[in-house]
Amino acid sequence: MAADPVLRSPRATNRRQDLLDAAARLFARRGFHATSMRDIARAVGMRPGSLYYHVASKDELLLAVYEEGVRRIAARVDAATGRATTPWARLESACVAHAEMLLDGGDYAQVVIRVRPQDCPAMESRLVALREAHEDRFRALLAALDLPAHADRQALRLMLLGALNWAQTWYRPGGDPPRAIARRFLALLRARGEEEARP
Amino acid sequence: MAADPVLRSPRATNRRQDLLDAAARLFARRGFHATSMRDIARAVGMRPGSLYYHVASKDELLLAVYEEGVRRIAARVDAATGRATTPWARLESACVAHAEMLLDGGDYAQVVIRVRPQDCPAMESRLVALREAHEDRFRALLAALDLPAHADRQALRLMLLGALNWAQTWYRPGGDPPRAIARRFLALLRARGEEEARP
Amino acid sequence: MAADPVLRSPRATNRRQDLLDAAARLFARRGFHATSMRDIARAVGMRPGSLYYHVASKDELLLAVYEEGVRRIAARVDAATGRATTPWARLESACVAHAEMLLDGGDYAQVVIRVRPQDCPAMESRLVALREAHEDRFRALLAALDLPAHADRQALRLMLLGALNWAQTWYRPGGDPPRAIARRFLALLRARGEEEARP
Amino acid sequence: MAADPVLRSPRATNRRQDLLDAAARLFARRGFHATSMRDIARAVGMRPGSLYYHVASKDELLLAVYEEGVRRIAARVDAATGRATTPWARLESACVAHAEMLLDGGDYAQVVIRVRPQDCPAMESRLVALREAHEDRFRALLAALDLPAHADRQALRLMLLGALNWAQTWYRPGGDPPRAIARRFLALLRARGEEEARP
DNA sequence: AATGAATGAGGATTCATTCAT
DNA sequence: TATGAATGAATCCTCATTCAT
Repeated sequence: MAADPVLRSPRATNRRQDLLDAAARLFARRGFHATSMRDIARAVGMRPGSLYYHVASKDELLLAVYEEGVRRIAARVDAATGRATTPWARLESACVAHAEMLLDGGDYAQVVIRVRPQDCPAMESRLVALREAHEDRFRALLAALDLPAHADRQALRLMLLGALNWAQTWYRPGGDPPRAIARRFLALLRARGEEEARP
Repeated sequence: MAADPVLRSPRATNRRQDLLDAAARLFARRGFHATSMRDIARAVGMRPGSLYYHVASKDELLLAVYEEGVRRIAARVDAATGRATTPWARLESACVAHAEMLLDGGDYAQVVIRVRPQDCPAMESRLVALREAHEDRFRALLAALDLPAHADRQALRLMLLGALNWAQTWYRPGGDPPRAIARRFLALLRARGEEEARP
Repeated sequence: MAADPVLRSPRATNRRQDLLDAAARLFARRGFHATSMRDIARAVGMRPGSLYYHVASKDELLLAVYEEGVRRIAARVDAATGRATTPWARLESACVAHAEMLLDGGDYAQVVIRVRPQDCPAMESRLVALREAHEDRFRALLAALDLPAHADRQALRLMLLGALNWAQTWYRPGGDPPRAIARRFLALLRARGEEEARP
Repeated sequence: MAADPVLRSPRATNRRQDLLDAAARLFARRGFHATSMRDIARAVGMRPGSLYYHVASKDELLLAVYEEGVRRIAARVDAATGRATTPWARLESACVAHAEMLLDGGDYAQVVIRVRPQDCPAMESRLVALREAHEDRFRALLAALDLPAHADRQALRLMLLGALNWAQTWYRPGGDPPRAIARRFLALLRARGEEEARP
């Protein structure tokens, strides 16, 4: 029974994982403030007090979900950019991956966009840092673009990511798939970029 | 100013307004759930129970703020579009007005973007209707644009408004002014639109 | 306008009367605790604070309604007994009048039965006294009955009035009319009484 | 008694019971509306919020008390009728049991008579059903009586139970015991019943 | 690894009432 | 006569959290 400590631990790990899953699901759907620890406990079939065996606080739970969310988006974005060859193709792949994650890619990723760092003052700086870390990828991708010197890469990034992130507000599964949305948004910007890039 | 006691409204009139102002301020800064009636009461120097003389409920308070917010944005946008002549100029004016309102144009306007209708289930449909009423203005402005038949006006609108709305997330006063942001965003899209519009 | 003080006062009197009427209605339907001063104010189209111009407190309001209720029941009962000739006929008339009042005879009368003196500790003794004053009539009517010496008049009274008062619990307009109920109840007791009264 | 620590349930088990007991006591003495959750909490030595670990709401608390009350009255009535042999004896036993319970048989039973279903709109239908279930016993007992065809069993029941229930209003311990009251009331009705039953 | 029980602070809201006007 | 505005206490209930077991 209590034999192999290697085999026994997964169970423990899974409980915390269940918990993060449930929290991610609820944070993504209702937001941080509208989700109570009771809700989360109910979702995993635990008593509210039991959560604290696995998790230090609601804030820490959000942080953990956020971290996992950023990790997952980043993984997908990195994988996607890795497969592409030209800078523009890499940017497009990244946008598609980003859109897919935040619109349809699971609760963790959605939390990163849905929950504002200020919703949790105690964790604000860390959540901001996590968001930033993700955006840095896009900074890099845009830097790699062969644009004219005067091109405003920051505006490009803010517009692109802003439009995509805001899509969480109006996106409903069943309509255009996230990848189509991402491509269309990028196409709207790209014309000018390319045109200016090689006259 | 404080001259005529007859003309000076009995201060009474202002109390509900004070209340809406405080609510708008807090909803805009912290969000709906993170703002308590106590907070609002404290902000206007009342006891919590006294709020209910002026307002039926927290939900109704949000609705009132939302309505006023939409009214104010709409007024500015309408005024701005009225002064412009060409369709593109009108769209630009509208974007500038929209951006100025939601980034720097007072708490009411900011609430409309900051607070999600789903944050208040009891009022959700009405809040959605208010948002929609505002977006219809942009639908009309885009419809008036002389674009090629195949142009995706919906994508244009979603990208433009999404990027602007999301700016609430990163905008800090002191940097580029809202009008500059709006113009830059529109410019990024406009090239392609115009280019396709007259080849 | 402010001419005849005799003609002017009715208006004032009426307002207090309106207030008592509304209070009686609500106390009768919902009970004392379930009726708020706001409810009463709304029912008469006043602002809550305005009630206190006419009435000292909710407790005093109940007392006033109770007094009027007892007055009205008593008037009807007295009128009814006055018309009857034999002791048994008088008792029957009284029971019918009592039943008609408390089941269908207006809100004031119903309050006397519906609201318990203990519901309003501050007025308890006075409300009890009012109830007692009414019951004294029945004590007298039963005393007048030509019953054998050993007959338990108190039990008779408690049973008769108890059954009638409790009828408020199950009576619904449209079924047997109150007078029928009263007569039937009395008939169930009378057989024995008469039989013992003259062998 | 307080011997075996293993058999002594961990006190935990009793807490909900303590709570129901306190609620029953207060509901019986003051009524539903006049009893606050604070009152109940104070009575069991808890903070108000702690009640909600054991109980979902004040309404649910009333329902639970009501259910237990009906259960207790029913048990006593059933036991009593079981020991009697003739229909009239059974009815008498039932009346005695009913009277003993609602006048002196503990708070639970008293709540069933004291608190009106309409006092708690959310539970009204369920409370009514519980009351009805109890009254059905009396319907059955009266149906078993050997009365003439034209006898009004419903009136008999309403009068008997009404008079007994109303006794809660005037009964004070120390006077005639409940069983005497019940017997006297029944005797007042019985003469006629028997007389008509066998001429 | 989890639970049963509780807590204290706070959630929105309602209450009877007061009082200057 | 009445009201507009407010108050303080109380309403039911939920919150994140603690802790002995």
